[in-house]
Amino acid sequence: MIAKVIVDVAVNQTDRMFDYLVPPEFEQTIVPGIRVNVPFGPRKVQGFVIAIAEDSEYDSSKIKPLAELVDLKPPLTEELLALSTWVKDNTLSFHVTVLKTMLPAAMRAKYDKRLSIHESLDEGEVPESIQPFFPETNEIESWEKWSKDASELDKKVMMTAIKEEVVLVTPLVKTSDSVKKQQIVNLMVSKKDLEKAIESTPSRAIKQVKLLEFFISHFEDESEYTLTALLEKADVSRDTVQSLRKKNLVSIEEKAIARDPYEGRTFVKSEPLPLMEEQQTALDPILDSIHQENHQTFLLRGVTGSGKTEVYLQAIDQVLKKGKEAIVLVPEISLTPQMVTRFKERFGSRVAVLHSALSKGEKYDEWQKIREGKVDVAVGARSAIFAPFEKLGIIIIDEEHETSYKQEESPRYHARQVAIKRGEYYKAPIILGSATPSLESYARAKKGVYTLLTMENRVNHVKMPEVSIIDMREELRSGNRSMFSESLVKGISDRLEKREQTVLFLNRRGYSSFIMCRDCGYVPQCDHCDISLTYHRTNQSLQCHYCGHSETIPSICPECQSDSIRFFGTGTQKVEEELLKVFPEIRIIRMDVDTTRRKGSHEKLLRQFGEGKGDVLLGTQMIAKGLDFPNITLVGVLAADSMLHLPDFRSGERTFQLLTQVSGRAGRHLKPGEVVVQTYTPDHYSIEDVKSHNYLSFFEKEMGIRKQGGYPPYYFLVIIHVSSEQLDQVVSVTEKITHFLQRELSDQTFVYGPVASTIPRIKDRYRYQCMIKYKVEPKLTNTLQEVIKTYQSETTRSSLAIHMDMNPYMML
DNA sequence: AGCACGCCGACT
DNA sequence: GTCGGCGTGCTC
Repeated sequence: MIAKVIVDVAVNQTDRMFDYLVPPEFEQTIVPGIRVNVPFGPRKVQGFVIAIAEDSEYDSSKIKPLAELVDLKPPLTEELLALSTWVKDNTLSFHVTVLKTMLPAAMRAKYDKRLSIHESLDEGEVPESIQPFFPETNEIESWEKWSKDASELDKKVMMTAIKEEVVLVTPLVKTSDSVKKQQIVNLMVSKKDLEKAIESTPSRAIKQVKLLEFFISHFEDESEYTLTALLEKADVSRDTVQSLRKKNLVSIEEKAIARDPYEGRTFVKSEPLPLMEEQQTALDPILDSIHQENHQTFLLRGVTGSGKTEVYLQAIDQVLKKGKEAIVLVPEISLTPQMVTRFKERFGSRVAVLHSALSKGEKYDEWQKIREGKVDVAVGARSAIFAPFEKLGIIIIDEEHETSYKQEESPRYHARQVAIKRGEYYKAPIILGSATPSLESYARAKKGVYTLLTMENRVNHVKMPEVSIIDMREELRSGNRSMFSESLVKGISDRLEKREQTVLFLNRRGYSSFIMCRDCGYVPQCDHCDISLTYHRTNQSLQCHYCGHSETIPSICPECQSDSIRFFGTGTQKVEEELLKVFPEIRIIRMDVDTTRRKGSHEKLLRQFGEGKGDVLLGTQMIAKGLDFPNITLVGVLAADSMLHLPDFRSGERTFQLLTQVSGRAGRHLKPGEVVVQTYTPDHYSIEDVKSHNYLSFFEKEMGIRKQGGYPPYYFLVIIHVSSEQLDQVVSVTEKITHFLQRELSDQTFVYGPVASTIPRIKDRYRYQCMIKYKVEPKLTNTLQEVIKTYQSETTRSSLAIHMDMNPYMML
């Protein structure tokens, strides 16, 4: 029996199946999806069994048997296995990379080596030089650990000993199973035997006697203790228990226990809420699709506050009643306790939550609950799309326009695409929900590829907030040089009086803080990347945003020796200072990367604000979503156009989405909301249409721009990134690739480039790119694969790297 | 990726 | 004369 294995070596040359002989003792257990450890050349690696075959095409004398099974049950289902192939083909990734991203981080293999003194050597024969390395045993269990705090000299000595075969190296593959384990102590003998044991225990072993007496006096109560509990109850030390174990009176075994990240929290069960007519109209076709088991993709466009979540909840409820399962994707940033609570309250312990604030181990446990069928709803960020359910009945993607659904590293998959693929397999509906759908999705809905569902009104007829656009040029002209417009100041003071709350949103992109010489205009740059250094106030340093390089702030300009080198840019700290100047008494809660770095501080700050401990919540992107407090009646956007001028064709779309999202934070309940948007380009449609809450108008205008520029959704894009330490190599390779693509691809396809990337150098690597625009291109995948193959040897031998991004979201 | 095999310069 | 540099090629 032969196992076809994808080995955990993510390079071109090994990105295919390798055949291994299945030893007879594994034949019963082995199935596709199981992980195995296999000999691979001189070392041992982990791999995924993709298929089982009777025999192999490969030279049978060269086929090695696989070493061991890592799993008894496959962590990946047949469906996910098939999906992995589809994802790798559609993202041009290595197969293992995809397989590994389908598993929780805790299940990824770790490689280490064990060192041991060669068995044939007698004690006297061990060279003195290495004796201190092996003080107790003849083994060093982990090379990794040992070499970490060994001196360079020690390492050299060890290497020599390895070479002389005095020390033997055994490669190890560990699945860092971060399963939380509990030591369980079991009594192995009868009461009588315990009494006998006391007699035979030397009287100086007081502790052992004490423990034995404890066991006797509690014999009827329990025969099994967790080690920690036992140590406490019997008041003995770990060693004492070990002594009894050596005498075979007790056994100690490790037992995996599941953590519950929400342990101790109680959730009040919630009942389905009565639906508004619009909600019901949206829900009905979804329910039909669930009952008829016909896969369909719905695009649910519902304005902020229209009650999309309730529609999701009731659709899921129906799915669960049919004995099926549901995946709900939420952007990481809005995976807040508020959101999780709503699902927990409705579905209780049947919900698993996967998000980045959980520890590796906690994520693993949540994942296991899904795999073992203990839950039937998974709520999580992007990677939760790979939740190993086997009876999927629905997939919901909330805020479907969010760019975080596209993974920015290999495999560069988009969760929406994967969702639809899984939906097809399970004949299950997909719901894409958003107040501001991506142009791609809305265009597909208009074409009838997706089914469009619309909710134009807020629940309970709450009015949409009043949005005023403030022209900051006008403010300047009338003599206001501060960063707050007159209306905003008036708005804030008004809220202070009424004891209502304000949210101030500063979009920091394009506004990074930097240092500039006022005399000659010199801006300190990173030595390794072509980018300005960012000013960090906390440790008074200049840091590179891309490579982490850090230097001190110069007191005089290195170019012109002038001393008027100053800090520029607008950060939340600056806004806070300015705001305090206007309102000395105001209580500000600031949320940005600096104040939310510590785990849980994000939630803490939000809770404080919710409890009314602040008048103003000031923050960046992270406050745009999920925030739902009844007392917020004013939202101020300080610089609405800061992202509008980024070199990205989606900048208009992002601006509209973000502004709409932020505006949606105001007046969600009884009190009416007001939004003040400050901008230097008040006439831009991305800003104007926010005022009128008119998605359709924005959509039409933006579509026009896309059509004109030949951008999605009219064309598909591929970006090929080429980087190397040698500039000449990058340029020539990118040029050759561009020409090759121009030659190979059809006439209706456009190939642009080569051009230097927006950041032409990062970490001393030069970066170039070329871009493909196409509508239909059957040869695309093959041609791109050919490019990878052509440069295969060059990428392994030199520093050259080629990355391909299908349907990119980041144009940088 | 690792790791071994294999062919040319500075050292015991 | 050997040790060791890293170029080349393979892993079932």
